Amino acid sequence: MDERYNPEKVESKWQEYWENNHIFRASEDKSKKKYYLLEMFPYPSGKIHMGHVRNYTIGDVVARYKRMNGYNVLHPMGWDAFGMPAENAAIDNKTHPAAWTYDNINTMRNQLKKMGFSYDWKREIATCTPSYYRWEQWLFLKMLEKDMVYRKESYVNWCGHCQTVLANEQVEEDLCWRCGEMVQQKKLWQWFFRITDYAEDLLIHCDKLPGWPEKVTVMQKNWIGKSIGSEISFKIEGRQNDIAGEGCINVFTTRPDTLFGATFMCLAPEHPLVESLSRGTDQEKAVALFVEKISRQERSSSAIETYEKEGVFTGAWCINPANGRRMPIYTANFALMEYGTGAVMSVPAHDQRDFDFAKKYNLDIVVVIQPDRTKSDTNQPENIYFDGQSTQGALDASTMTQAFSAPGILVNSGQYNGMPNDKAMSKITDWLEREGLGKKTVSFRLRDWGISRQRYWGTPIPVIHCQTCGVVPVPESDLPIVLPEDAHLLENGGSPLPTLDFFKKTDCPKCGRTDARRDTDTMDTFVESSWYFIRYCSPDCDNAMFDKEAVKYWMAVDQYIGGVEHAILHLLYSRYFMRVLNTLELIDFKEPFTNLLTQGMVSKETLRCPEHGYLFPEEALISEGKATCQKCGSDVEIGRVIKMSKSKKNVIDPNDLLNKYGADITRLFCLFAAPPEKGLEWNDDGVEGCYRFINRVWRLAGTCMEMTQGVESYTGPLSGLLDSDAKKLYTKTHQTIKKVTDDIEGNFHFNTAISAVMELVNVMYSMDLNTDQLQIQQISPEIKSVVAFSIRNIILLLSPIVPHFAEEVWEYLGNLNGITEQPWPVYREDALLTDEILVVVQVNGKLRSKFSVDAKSSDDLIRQTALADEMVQKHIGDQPIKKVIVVRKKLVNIVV
RNA sequence: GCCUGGGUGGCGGAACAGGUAGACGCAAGGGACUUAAAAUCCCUCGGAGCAUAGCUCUGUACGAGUUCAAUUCUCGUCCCAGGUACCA
Repeated sequence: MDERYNPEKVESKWQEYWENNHIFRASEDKSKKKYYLLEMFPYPSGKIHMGHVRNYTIGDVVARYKRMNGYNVLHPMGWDAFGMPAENAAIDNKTHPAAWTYDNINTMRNQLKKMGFSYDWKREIATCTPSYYRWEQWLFLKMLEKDMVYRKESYVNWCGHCQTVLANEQVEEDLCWRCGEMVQQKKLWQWFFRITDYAEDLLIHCDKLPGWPEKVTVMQKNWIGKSIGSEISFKIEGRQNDIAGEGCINVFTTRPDTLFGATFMCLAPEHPLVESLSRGTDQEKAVALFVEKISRQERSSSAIETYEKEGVFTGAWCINPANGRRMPIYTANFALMEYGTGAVMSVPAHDQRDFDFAKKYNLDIVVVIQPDRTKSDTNQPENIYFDGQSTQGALDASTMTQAFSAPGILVNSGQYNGMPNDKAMSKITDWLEREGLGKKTVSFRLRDWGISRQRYWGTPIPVIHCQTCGVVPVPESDLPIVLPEDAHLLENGGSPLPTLDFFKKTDCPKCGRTDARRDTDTMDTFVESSWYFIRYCSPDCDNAMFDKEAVKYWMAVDQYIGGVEHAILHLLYSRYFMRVLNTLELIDFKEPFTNLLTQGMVSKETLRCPEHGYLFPEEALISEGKATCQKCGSDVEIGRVIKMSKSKKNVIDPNDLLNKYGADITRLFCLFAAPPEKGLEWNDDGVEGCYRFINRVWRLAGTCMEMTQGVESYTGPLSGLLDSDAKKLYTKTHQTIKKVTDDIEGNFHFNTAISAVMELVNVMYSMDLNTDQLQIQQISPEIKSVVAFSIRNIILLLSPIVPHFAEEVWEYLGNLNGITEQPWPVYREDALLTDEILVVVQVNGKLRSKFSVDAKSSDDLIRQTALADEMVQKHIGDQPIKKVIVVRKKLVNIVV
């Protein structure tokens, strides 16, 4: 045995062993319980970074742990290979997205292999291969057949200078990231998946995912955003009611109880009525200018929500159906065309946004709900709605300083006066329904999924546009529509597909017209990642999207592990896709992931040079909180600490660690640093400690091997041992087995599992074990057999975490079969308990003393011992004892 | 802005279900071994105070509250991160 653990030698040895013996190949075996373990596949951005290493290490430990627990484990890996960065890299480096992508895949595959992950590499997939995306195209056609896809006009970010569409990420403060030109909004015809058809189902099942973190299902629920309310029609003044719906404005509101307080109306700037309402009024120009201004603004919800609320009077009025009040119609930037009906009835007295808007534009405020003073609302701080002048404690529109949105009693509401608002809600809706002015409706915040991308590096959308036949699906027999690889990315970032006649020009499959045009848009890359996990079950299946039997055996994914940043989009889209496949009767389940672990982000500060833009950490010199650029010497701006990403270059390449310490220590360190769900600001200061620990175990194994030669390890009951040291070590070992098992089973807290093993190792070191032959002879056979048991279990417990190291030590200890094939250790209940327990004593809640007692002591004895304690007596003094609380076998609190 | 998390020593973190705050490790300081260094081993290590073998006070972002007892529960505030529909 070498003096130290030598990763270079040992790790390649075992990696070869696993590969040559196909240890991690998975196949359907109905006699065994299956376990599908999946980590989110990476985008091949260049090299793996610490976020990947952390994610995949966590997954690998679980995979190996489950294997040791007797499961038939499927643990695949692949590449989310389409996407925008390949295009940007192609432009920057004058290469081809495909070449860049495949290069990266090769690099990253090698890196992953060096980490010793237990993947079944035979199942590797890359989504940019026609053999993969042809089934995505096939599914698109199926969905088109069933009207699950449709086309509509929608906006994209457009740079007039670059003549190209920009992703939200490419828009920086309303400007194009390439040329700095002001970004416009442009309307295009685009494809949408009808995910909203499944809104209710996706929502309901959020509560039927017990294996998901609650925070994720809560986020999804809020994202879907179901709200129950009413749709109400407001007549437009001076228009006939019956002009094809043009005579009314329909609003969606969750507060029909406040209808009598609606004093103005707000329409989304894109609302079809805005233009016609203002036409011919003196507001026409102002409205046109406003609409134009808004159309230039970014459309992401984070941008929209942070713009100052503003609007313009359209010059037209509508009538409140409840009280006949004339209400000015505004168009306002906070009314969203995508939500509800694109129109909002504004009730300034009871909605804060409306209140602010009314104050800004001097619009009427009418109070229609008064707080119910008979109920003491303890949650409301006193008087926040009152300015002190209204002595009756009633809201007064002229003096109120914020909207009142809490429950209360209706006023100024005709026949509904005096009614509690929750009751009024349904009463008013009933009345509207009877009058034909409204109805109860449900609205969702979730929008249909726009999948068209005006990009090159993606899955071509398999439809043809014909002047005679319109949109014609590509016949199934023509699939795949292969993305032409002899294309050059345009300097401006635009897609070359529309310029490639050989791709674009085609015959209409329906009427044969020779001037038909292929759709040159590609699909959102989230589409590929919405079903890759099902493809892994039968990656080579070439006559169907997947092999039904294989899918039946492996799906659903038992444990999915990935970054919390995917909590909404990717995970929701995947759930949606399974519903689509279910509806198409291709699968018989709806939920893809039974258990989910969302890993916290690995983050690091960004570095930005005024000359060279974002810098990699190694491109800057940092000292004393200041950074300078290695290339030009400029002062570098040290930015916020954010998740590692290639585009911001705040990535740590694990290669340095890997070269210096090897895979196992890198793995150990990643796990030891923090529990998986927690974010991690990168810092490799602790790695030395992991290195030391591994070598401590290495030396310990050597010592134990020499002193326990020919000794059977003890596995019997605790009562079979006499020596107190042997007993202690035996108990500690069983406690450690339990702790490590519970930490992995419970919530994957490997950091505390590792700590527990460290404690056990420390105990063994403190036992003065050694290799001196004379002294070995003096050590009792009992201790030797427990030591043999302990070291064996230490290696087993560590084996999923540091598998190369464990294999090597395992072999050294004289075992013939690889440790990956060993069963996970089991602890003995009878060996967990110690004879003595520690009781702490508090006086008035403050710790004053502690003592050990026999574990079998009664509460009463513990109470007496505590009261008799010298320190305790001192603190009680002559004060009378009010109460003594005894927490069983743990604590006594004496209240005086 | 909105939704979801998080905030504990110099640092990463621990604390089962309200019951000893700081396990385990890093860094730092001191010591042993060594010609020396590395490696290894041992000790100290939240802050403050004092009559300093020890004891007392204080301390889990901040401010209130519930409780015999709060890092843990409730309310409010601040800060940080993730998502916000074309980054993946």
